[in-house]
Amino acid sequence: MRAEEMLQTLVAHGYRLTEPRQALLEVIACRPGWFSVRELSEDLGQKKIRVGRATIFRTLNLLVDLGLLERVRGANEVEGYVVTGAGEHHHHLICSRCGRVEELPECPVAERLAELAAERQFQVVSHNLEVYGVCIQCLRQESLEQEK
Amino acid sequence: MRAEEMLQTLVAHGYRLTEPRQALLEVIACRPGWFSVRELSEDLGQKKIRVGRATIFRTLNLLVDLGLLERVRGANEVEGYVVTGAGEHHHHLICSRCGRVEELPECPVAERLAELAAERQFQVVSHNLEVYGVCIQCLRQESLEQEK
DNA sequence: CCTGCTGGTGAGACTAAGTATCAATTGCTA
DNA sequence: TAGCAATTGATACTTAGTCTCACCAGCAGG
Ligand SMILES: [Mn+2]
Ligand SMILES: [Mn+2]
Ligand SMILES: [Zn+2]
Ligand SMILES: [Zn+2]
Repeated sequence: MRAEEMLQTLVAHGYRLTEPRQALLEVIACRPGWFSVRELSEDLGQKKIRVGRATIFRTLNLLVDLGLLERVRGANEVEGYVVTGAGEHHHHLICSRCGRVEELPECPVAERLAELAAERQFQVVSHNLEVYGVCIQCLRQESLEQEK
Repeated sequence: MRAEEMLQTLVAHGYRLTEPRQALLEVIACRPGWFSVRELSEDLGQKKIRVGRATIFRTLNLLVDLGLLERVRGANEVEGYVVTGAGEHHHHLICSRCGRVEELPECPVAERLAELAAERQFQVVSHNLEVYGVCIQCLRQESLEQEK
């Protein structure tokens, strides 16, 4: 999703189009997948953009609330974010090598979980699932390097 | 799992039976389910037991390594721990009301996930799943209160 | 039982995420 | 263009977690 579209969503929800928000969205949109707040800050530093800590977190929370971002724990157990496409319930394949994120077309839990929970009379409200591994691009690159 | 048994495991692995470790295990064993480091510290304060911050984290890490504890994110997005029974791959039903934790008898993801990942040529290495909701005890209590 | 070696401890400094406060600023609207 | 509310950023605070290093205490062997 491009920075432009995210800005439009902000406006559509009555939020102001401020300087820091534009800068942040610009940087976020460049990220190929999962990113931590630290990486975001580094990107900002690189581009010599100054945005206050508080504003970074405020904006991230805002974007999460609007469904433009999702909070996702990376492979390394570090907290981070991911640009989301759909607002609906879904899960991610997260590449531990490059951080790329793929969305699963369906929830692989739902069915079996409902049965298991029912057996134990547990009322499920929500769940989160994150899948870690290696994406096809990284796999290919790896095999190329091994051929050398 | 009782404090006694955990101590035995420590000893069996060549770790010393120190004062702080005993105190910590005592307090951990009392917890009915999920707990945060904060809660643990509060419990210690209550019982007027002094254990250094570093030692708390060291011990928690140790217990995680030995498979006696698991790191689990609570319903409120707060990081925490859970006393585990089995060392094998499994998941939890976490009660958002009381923090109690139930272990699922099987992984509700494995099968369907393997198929979905294969389709996209993503090599799955691991996944984590946590389920939040309301346990049977809390449901009962709730309905009792509503009758009043 | 004593003693030494070594594993373990705790104070304290440090990194980092995230929240709260509040005065100063800026986007927008009329 | 003026004014007001939304937004910002400096700053202080909370909590998780790591690291260092001088000191301490379990425990094995004499
Ligand atoms: Mn997504
Ligand atoms: Mn468990
Ligand atoms: Zn990859
Ligand atoms: Zn409960």
